[in-house]
Amino acid sequence: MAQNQTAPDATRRSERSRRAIYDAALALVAEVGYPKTTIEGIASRAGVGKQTIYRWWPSKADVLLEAFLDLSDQAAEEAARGQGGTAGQRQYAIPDTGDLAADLKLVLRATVDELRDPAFEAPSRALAAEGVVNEELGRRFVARLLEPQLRLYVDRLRSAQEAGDVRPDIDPRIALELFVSPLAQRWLQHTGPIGYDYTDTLVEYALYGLAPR
Amino acid sequence: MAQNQTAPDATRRSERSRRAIYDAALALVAEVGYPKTTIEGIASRAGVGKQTIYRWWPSKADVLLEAFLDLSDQAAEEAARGQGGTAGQRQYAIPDTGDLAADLKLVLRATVDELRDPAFEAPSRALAAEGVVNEELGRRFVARLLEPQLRLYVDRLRSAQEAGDVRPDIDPRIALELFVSPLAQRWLQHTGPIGYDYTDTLVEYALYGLAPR
Amino acid sequence: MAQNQTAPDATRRSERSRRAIYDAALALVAEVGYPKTTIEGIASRAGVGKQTIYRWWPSKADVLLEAFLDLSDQAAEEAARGQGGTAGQRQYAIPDTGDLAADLKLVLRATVDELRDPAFEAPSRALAAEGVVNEELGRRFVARLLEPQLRLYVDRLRSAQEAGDVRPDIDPRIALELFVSPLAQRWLQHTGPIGYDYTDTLVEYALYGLAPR
Amino acid sequence: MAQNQTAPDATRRSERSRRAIYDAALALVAEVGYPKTTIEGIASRAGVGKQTIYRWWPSKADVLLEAFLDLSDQAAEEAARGQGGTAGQRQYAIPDTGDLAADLKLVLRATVDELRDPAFEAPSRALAAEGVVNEELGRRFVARLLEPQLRLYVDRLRSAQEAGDVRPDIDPRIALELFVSPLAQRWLQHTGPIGYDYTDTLVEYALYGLAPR
DNA sequence: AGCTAATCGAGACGGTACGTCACGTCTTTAG
DNA sequence: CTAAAGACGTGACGTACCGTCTCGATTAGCT
Repeated sequence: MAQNQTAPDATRRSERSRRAIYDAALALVAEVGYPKTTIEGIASRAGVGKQTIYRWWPSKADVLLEAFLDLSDQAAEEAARGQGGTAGQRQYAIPDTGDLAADLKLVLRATVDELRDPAFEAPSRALAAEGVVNEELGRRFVARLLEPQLRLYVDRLRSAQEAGDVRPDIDPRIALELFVSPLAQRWLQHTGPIGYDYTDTLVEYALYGLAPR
Repeated sequence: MAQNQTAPDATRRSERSRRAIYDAALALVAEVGYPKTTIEGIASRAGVGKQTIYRWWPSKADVLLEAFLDLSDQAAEEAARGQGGTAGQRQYAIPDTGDLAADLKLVLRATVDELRDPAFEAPSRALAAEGVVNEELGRRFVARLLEPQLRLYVDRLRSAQEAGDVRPDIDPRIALELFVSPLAQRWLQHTGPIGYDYTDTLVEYALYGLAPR
Repeated sequence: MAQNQTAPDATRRSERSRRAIYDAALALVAEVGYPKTTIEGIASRAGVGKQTIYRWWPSKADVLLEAFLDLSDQAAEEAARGQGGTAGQRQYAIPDTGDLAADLKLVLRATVDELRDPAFEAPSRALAAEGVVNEELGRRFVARLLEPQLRLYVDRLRSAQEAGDVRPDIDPRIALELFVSPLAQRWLQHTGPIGYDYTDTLVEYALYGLAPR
Repeated sequence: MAQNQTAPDATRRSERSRRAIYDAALALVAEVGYPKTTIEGIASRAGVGKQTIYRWWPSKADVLLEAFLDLSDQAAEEAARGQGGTAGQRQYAIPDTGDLAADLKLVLRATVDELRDPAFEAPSRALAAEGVVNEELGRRFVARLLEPQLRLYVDRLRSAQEAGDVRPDIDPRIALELFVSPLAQRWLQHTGPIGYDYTDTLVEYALYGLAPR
């Protein structure tokens, strides 16, 4: 995918270096933060020449994005193995017990846990920040990481519409933002504390509205 | 106010330089983007020594934050002069016509316009991005710029509660996020298009809920 | 003497500051060396504003030159008081016992001692070095410090000529260099060790020549 | 050879850059003087990154010392080629015609010419001045440039001793200073004019002594 | 199985910006 | 009017990384 002018031969690429670069990049971002993570630092930590990085990635952000995607895939695969799910698919589905509110609260609580996992925090914040300012990378970040997750909410909401638990004229892609975006913003911008009661409240407000019924 | 180790004498500070630095910082961020905006660039554009910047601000982000706050204050003052309002207060209130939905839609449409104003876009994106990764600066950004605006929604929602248009058990600080955060996230993360119909929809969904009434 | 464009009024000059500046300059040169001695450092150590230095001296080298002259004058005055000599005259004469070789050896041994005095070493090296590269200052250094001393040798040699101990066709100003310059060069350029036996040897060689008699 | 803390690989060193740096350094010292010659100036004039200088030399003085040594080597090699002498040896010998006085006068006259050559004057003054104040560099300057030349005088004087033209108890290393150091001091410290008659006089005085024979 | 061409680790290179230091000028307040 | 204090524009310092480049030494795919 990412290829520079003289198209290196991907078949001869060193898998060992790629892994070492991912590990070094994630470790450095976690340890010293994104801005102090440098290509030279990644290279020396990975025991790799700088050119090996420049050959395969156009920028620091791209290295980190791929490293993070790789990490997510691994995590998903492990989770899948634990659940007996099919490997290769990042995520499966939001549970559908028939109780929409309960199902959403459950998933959002899991999201809260993930957002607090320090292994994910540093790189995902770094990528999110880069995406705010670098639209091209931002879109890739969203397409590869965010949207796949949001699609699960769309699916669950559609199923709820079929079950008559959500108004049929509602656009699920917008609807999900009522409870997902507030959490996202509090996390991204430190505009407020994040907790289970908070996400539970969001689900309540979103489902039943602010106006008296 | 902002004083570093050896406390420069703020009374001797050059107002001329401060203004020139603000102008240069905002112009450069708009022209070449935040990462390519350098302290040296700001200094040379402002016709100022680098040390004059380092004397008064600890980092590029802080320069830009103050420059942006200053810009906002100026804009507010102008708006106030136009309206005959009191200077010094950034904003006054969300209109209260009695029709909560209409009032919120109006304000959100104005926010959409502001988010699209190129003079505001570059610096506010840059600051938001920096705030994602730099919690300390993020909190200042939120406290000085975001919260004052959100407080207006709290006020309007409380008034709506008194009028019986919003359930009394609702927490307004959380409620406002149902329509504000989705817009913020779409803008920040490029997760979707921004438009009047979108914000109108958000208000509808938030007020009347996703579940059938 | 040294006056800049708008001729400050020397009658109102602060004697206290002048002394403090001399002391600070000499102390700093001795402690950190000439290149790391800065005008700002002298000013702050002397408890004096920078402008007070710039008002009265054109450069760091000039400050040091005057400071050093002042120091020499003081030392000379003390020595004179000790000897019952007349104050105000920097030096008096080389002894004239009738034995030219002995007299010269004695004075050169005293010079060796002076060259090794750490209080004189740092500033005089600094001034000499500056003078090598800065002809104008070099000439002043020579005129004010070196030549007065050399004149004493001229006098003693002339007296020796009258006594028939030195050939009458010899130019004393050049003759003195035969024993003074080797010592000077060894000290300045570290081209060899300096000691009593060395200067004694120089006197012998110079008086009686290298060729067999 | 010269290696700092993290020892750059000298085999990968760019010869082109080294030469360009020497040329730029010598040119700048000649044009604007040593104190106004800056590392940045040398780098930009040589079309070289600053780091390339800092990688190989610890200071401005060291750059200039090597540049000057290189220049001397080149000059010597050219002279050798012209004379059919052996390359690699900077100088060969003081002529030995049997007339010591004449031989010394000849060489000293050549030295006078060299001291007046503007191409040599600026850098050698700068290095000498630096050496006065920086003992470590001074010693290197002397060892690499001065001593090799002085050794030639030692050789010639020893040969004169064998021929009976110089007293056998004379130390040649000290003897040579009688005529070399006065010239050096006049040049270094501007203590007097330099000319052929002056050096001729020095040789006469030194050989036959100041005292009547 | 050996050849050969690409990738690899390494790091020197020309650059740009960093944050600091000192320069010499200028302005302010106190005596 | 001088002095202490120190902010200012300027410019060099020495360092850190950038992205490009060149150098043997593997190393993997083709003959």
